[in-house]
Amino acid sequence: MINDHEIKNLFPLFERKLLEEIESNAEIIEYEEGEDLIKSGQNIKSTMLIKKGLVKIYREDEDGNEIFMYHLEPGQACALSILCAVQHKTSEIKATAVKPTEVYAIPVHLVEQWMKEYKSWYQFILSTYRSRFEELLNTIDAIAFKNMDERLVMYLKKHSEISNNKTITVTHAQIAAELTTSREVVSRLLKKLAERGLIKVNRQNIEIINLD
Amino acid sequence: MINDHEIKNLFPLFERKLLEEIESNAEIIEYEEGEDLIKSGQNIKSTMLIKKGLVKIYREDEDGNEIFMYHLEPGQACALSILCAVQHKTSEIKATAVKPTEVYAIPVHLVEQWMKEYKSWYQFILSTYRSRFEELLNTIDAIAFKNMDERLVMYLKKHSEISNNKTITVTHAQIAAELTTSREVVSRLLKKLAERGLIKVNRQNIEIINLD
DNA sequence: CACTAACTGTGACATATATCACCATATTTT
DNA sequence: AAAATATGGTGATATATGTCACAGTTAGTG
Repeated sequence: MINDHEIKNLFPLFERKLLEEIESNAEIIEYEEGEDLIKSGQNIKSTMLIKKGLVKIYREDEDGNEIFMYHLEPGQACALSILCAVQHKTSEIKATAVKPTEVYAIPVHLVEQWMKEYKSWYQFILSTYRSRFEELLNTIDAIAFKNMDERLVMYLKKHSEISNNKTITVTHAQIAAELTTSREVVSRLLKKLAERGLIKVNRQNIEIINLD
Repeated sequence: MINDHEIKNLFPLFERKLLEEIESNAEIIEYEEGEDLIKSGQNIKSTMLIKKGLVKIYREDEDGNEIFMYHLEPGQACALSILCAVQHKTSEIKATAVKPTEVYAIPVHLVEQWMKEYKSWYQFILSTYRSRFEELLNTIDAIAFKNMDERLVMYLKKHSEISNNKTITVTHAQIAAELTTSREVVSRLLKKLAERGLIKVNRQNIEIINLD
């Protein structure tokens, strides 16, 4: 087992034995681009480790408004799925695959059990909590203290960085939904950025010239 | 040792041995009403368990704006202080005692060590992360999806509940700072609530009639 | 190729909140 | 008691964002 070493590269800090446990106990689930890993209000019974692809995490309210919180990349775990799974509670969270994605789904009881058995697992879970905590604080900063133009620039930077691409493929309406504003506002702010020569706005995508 | 049993009541789930460890290793620090346990940008070298009193946690930005996030009561721990301490990072967090407060300050290395040695400690730390996570999500909901009038009502309810008192002693300016708005806005919204008979506005305090 | 749906641009207007100016009271200090 | 300070009330106005209406443009489909 563990012949392809893929999992070893994803989680370099895990003990060999833990990697084997994952391989033999985790179910691998595949999601298409645009498919939801977690829907708002759904009961979660396992924790997801991202194997491949890219996932975006949103908070949703009752009226269907959503706000983008952060990305999950290969080698990361969904803190919310741990949180919800362990507490057996639903949470108003949405996780959407933005690329074709594969995850290791770990049953809750193993998440708990491994905490005691594997030091590297417990460190991984804690560091997951820590980093997601930081992301949430950044989200709060943005919506509490920043104007929409600043938040838009942050959005563009972040998405360019994470997809490793100067060109972001997204519609104005999508950006608006994720920043909880309206399409018109996004279009106008994008236009202003374009007028200042910082970006180039095309149909379905935005090219970043210089946002530093 | 552990003769007064105070600590046992605060942390009923901790093993006897862990309680003894806390008693012999934790420094007890007292704070006056209004004093800061953590100032923004400060380096944190220990984790705080609340022994007595009441603490409010704020997020601050560079310009001195602050937003209230949540309360800490006796028997709870500051998740941020764990997070920051372990990572040896500063964080733009403010923790202020709103009543005379006493805390157990636990050196970081013990926080880490006890995680391995005491099951109840590790469960406590995890549940601290979980509950603070939920609080942050609620904060995000409020500022992303709610108008100021709704947020004001939430603020009043929460503060009444946590102080177990229908009358909240606070100035309009204070509320404004914690909700990141202006005093005038708070005064006007309070007036509207008073006109609807839901609260009574006095100088320095607000009496809740019925906000359900 | 025509038709439809999705995406984008833009003016006009509505609304919530922020800011300013100033006054009125209440409380504390001298 | 007088003065200084903290707190609260209110109108006028500014600004950012939200909403509506509608038109133009592109991509995909039959």
